[in-house]
Amino acid sequence: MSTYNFKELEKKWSPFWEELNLYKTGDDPEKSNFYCLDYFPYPSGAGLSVGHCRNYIPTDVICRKKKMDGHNVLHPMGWDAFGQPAEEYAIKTGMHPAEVTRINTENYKRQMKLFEAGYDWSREINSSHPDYYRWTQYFFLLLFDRGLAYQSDNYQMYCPSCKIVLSNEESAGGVCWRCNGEVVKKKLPQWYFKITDYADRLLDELDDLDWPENIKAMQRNWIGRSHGAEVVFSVDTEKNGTIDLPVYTTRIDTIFGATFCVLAPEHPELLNIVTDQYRDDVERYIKTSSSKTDLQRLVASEKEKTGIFTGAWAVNPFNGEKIPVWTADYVLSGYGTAAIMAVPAHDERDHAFAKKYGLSVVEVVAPGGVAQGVEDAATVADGELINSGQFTGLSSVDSRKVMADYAVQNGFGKAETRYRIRDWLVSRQRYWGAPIPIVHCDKCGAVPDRNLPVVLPDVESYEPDDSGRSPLAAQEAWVNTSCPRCGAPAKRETSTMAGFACSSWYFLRFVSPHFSEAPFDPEEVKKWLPVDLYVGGAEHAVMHLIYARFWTKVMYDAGMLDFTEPFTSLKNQGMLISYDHQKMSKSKGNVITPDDMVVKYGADALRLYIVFMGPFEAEIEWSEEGLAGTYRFVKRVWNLFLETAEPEDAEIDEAFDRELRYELARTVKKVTEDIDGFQFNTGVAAMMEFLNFLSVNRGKASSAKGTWRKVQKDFLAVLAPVAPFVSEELWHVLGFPGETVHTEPWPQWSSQDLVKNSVEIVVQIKGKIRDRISVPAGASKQQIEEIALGRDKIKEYLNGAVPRRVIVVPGRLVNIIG
RNA sequence: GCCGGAGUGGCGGAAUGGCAGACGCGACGGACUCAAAAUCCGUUGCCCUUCGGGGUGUGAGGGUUCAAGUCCCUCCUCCGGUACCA
Repeated sequence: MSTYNFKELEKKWSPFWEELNLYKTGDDPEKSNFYCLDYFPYPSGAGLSVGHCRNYIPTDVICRKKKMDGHNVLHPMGWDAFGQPAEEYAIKTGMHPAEVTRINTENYKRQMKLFEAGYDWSREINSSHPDYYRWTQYFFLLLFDRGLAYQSDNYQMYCPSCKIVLSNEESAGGVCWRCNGEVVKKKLPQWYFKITDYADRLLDELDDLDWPENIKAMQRNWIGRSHGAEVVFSVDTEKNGTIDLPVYTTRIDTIFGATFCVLAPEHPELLNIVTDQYRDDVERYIKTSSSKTDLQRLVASEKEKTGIFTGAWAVNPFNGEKIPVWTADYVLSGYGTAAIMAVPAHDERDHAFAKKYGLSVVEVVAPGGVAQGVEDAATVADGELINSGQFTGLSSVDSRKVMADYAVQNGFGKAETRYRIRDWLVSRQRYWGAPIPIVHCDKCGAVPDRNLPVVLPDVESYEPDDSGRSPLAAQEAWVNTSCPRCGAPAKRETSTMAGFACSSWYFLRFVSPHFSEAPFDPEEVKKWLPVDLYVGGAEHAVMHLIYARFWTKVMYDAGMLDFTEPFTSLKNQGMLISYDHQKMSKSKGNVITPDDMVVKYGADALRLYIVFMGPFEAEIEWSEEGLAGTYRFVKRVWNLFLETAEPEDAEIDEAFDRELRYELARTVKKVTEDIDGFQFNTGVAAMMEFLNFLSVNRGKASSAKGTWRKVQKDFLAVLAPVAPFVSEELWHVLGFPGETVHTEPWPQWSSQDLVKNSVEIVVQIKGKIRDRISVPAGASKQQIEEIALGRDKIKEYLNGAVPRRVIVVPGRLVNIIG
C-alpha cells in the first residue's frame, strides 16, 4: 500500500484537469445555469494570503458541487487592475503600471491554481485593458447622455497623503478608505455621477435581496432618507433687502420652540445677512472653521460647540416672532439647506448651544401631556404640543403633517424628503485609470468623444502634483485634439475614472468577455444574470455594492437589462486573524501564505481546513495545528480506503450492513444540505464522523462488501468538492467509472435507509434523565409510555407514586411529571 | 448615542424548544519504538463520589413551558458599522 503523497497527486491531477477543460463554463441547454462570482480582486504586489482563501475556496467548493448536481456553472475570475498601488510603484521605480499589474496578476493566478480554485480562465478579464475600459468609457457616456454625469467645482474630499480626491463613500468618517489618513476639503472641478437620483430605488429595492442584514442596514443608513419639511424664515438685512432663509427640519412640530437660527459658516447668504457691527467677527469665525478639517471640527465641537451672532434677526413664519441668526460649524454645509431653526428645548445639540450662549429655551412638546422641564436637558420624545398657538393640543406626530400643509397653504414651506447620500465623485487626477471620454471645446462645452476607446497614452512621469493636475495634462500631443462636434481645436479631459467605475459592470463582461460589439452579449446576459451567488468581504458595503446596484438600474432604465438588481444572493466571508491576534498584513510581518501551507500540508488539507475552521461568516484566528488536523483526516481517508479497497468474500452481516447504509445516508444528506447552506464546517465534521465510524468498523468491511463499496464511492464523491486531489486519486485506484470524479453525479441518499428498526430514547422524571430505553421505530405514544413506566429503574424512582402527567415525544424522549 | 451581530469547555466551534459540548485542536494516559517523530487505542466541562452514581453548568437576573443555549422582558460585555445629517 502506498503512502499518502500530496505532492505527487497535485502534480498528476492538476494538468489532467486542465487538459480535460474541467473548469470550462458549461453550456448544456438541458441544464440550468448557475453564476457564482467572487469580488473583483485588485492584484496587489503582496500576493494572496490564507485569508483570501476564505473567499476563493468556499466558492470553488460550491461550484464543484453545483456542477456535480447537474448545473452549467459560470465561475470566472478577472482583475480590477486600475488603481493606486501599481501607480505608486511605477512612480517609485519607473516601471510601467501595466507591467507591474501583469506581474501581480500572474502571481495571483499562480496562487489560485496552487489550491486548485477552478476558474474558467478563458474568460479572464482585466479592467486596465483597452478592450475592457472602452466599455467603461461607454458607460460613462451612457450616464452622460442620460443627464447622470456632470461637472461641478464644489468642495471635495481630498486625501493629502494619497494625493487624490475621494468620493463621499471613500472618505466616510473623515478618513481615507485606503490609507486611513485624515481628509481635507479642497475646491476642485470634478465629475460626478448623479446617484442621488436613484436614492429611493436603491433604498426600497434592498428589501427583497438575500443579503446579510448588516450590509443592507449599512446601505439604508448611508442613503439616509428622512422625511421633513422646508420652512422659509425671512431676514431683513441692512443693505440687501429681505432675504429668504429656508431651513430643513424633521421636527416642524417644534417650530414654536425655535428660539434662534443657525447657518453653516459656508452658507452662501451668510455674508449678505451679517450686519456691519458683526462682520469682522463673523469673517474671523468663517476663517477659523475653514482652516479645520471636518474631523477636527467634529472632535472640537463634541467637546464644546462654538458659534457667533450675525447681528441679523429672522422671522418665524408660524408666529411672526423675531429670533437671532447665528453661524456655527455644528451645522453642516452639505446637508439640507445648510441652515437650521434651533429648538433647544427638543434637540440636544441646540440645547448645548443655547446653554453656552445664554439663548432662550421654550418648551413646546409635552410627552404624555406632561411638560418635562427643559432647563437641564432637551426632551426629544414625542408628545402633546403646548405653547404652539392654534396647534396646541395636537400630538407632535400628527402635527408634522398638519403644520407642513399649513406652511404650503400660506406659501412659506413644503414637505420635503432629504437624503444623506451625495452624488458620486468619480474623476481622479491620476494616470492609472480609464480616461474620461470627454473633449472640452470653447464653443460646444463638454462634448462626448464616442470614438472609443480613448486610449491611455504612455507618459514619462506618473507623478500627480499637489495642484490637482493629472499627469495626463502634460501630454500635449494627447490633450490637444479637435472637437468631435464642431471640429475646432479642443482639449481632452485629463482626469481618469475611479476604479469603482470599472467594477460597477464587470460581472456583465464575464458572460461574453470577448464580445466586441457591445459591453456584453444580451443573449448571454439573459442566460446567466443576475449573479446567483456573490461572495466577498464586508468592506465594500457602501462603495462597490452601492455603485454596482446604481449602474445596473441605469442600464435597466436604458433598456439594456431586464433586471434591476445585479446580485441576488450575497455572502461575506469572515476575516482570518493571524497567530498574533492581529489582521494579517505585510507591514506586521504576520502574513501566512497558501504557498507555504500547500508545500507543507498539500492543497486538500488546506482547503479542508479553510472551510472547517468555523462558520463561513465568522472572524477566526489562524491555527496551523488545526490545519495539521485536516491533514491527518486526509491521510486517514487515504489509509482506510486503500486498506479496505478489496474486502474478502464473507457472509453478509445484515445488521451491520443496515447500520452502514444508515450512516452513509445520514452523511450524504448532511453534507449535501450543509454545502448548499454554506455550513461547510459541519459538513466536513459529518465526513469526519463517518470516517471514524468506518475506521472503527473496518474489520467488518467484508461482511457488508457491496455496501462498503458503495460507501467508498459516495464518500469520495461528497469529499471531492472540498478535497479534489485525494478523492480523484482514490476514485481511480478503487476503479470507479468515469473520467473524473468531478463530473460524476452528486450522490443521492435513500430515505429508506434512514428508517431505523428501533430507536433509543431517554426517560426523564421531572426533566432529569433517569433511564434510556430502546423502542420500535413505529411505536405509538401509548406503547412508549408503557415501556417507560414498566422499567425497574423508573419504578424505583417513582416509588409507587402515580405520575400526574406523562409527555411522550416519539423518537426523542419520555418526560414523567410526578 | 444610533444601527447590525455575537456571548457555550483550555482553544476553534456543534446543537428543527426535547440527551448541551458533535467534529477538530490542545492536554493527559497507554500501545508500538533502543529512543523520538509518525501512527493507533483510551480519557478529557466543572464539583463530589463508597466508582453504582450524584450534583451543577451555555454573560447576569427575571419570566413562559412538562422541557429553554434556543422563546419573552430587563441588564452587562465584546465585535463590526455609523455618527453634530437638524
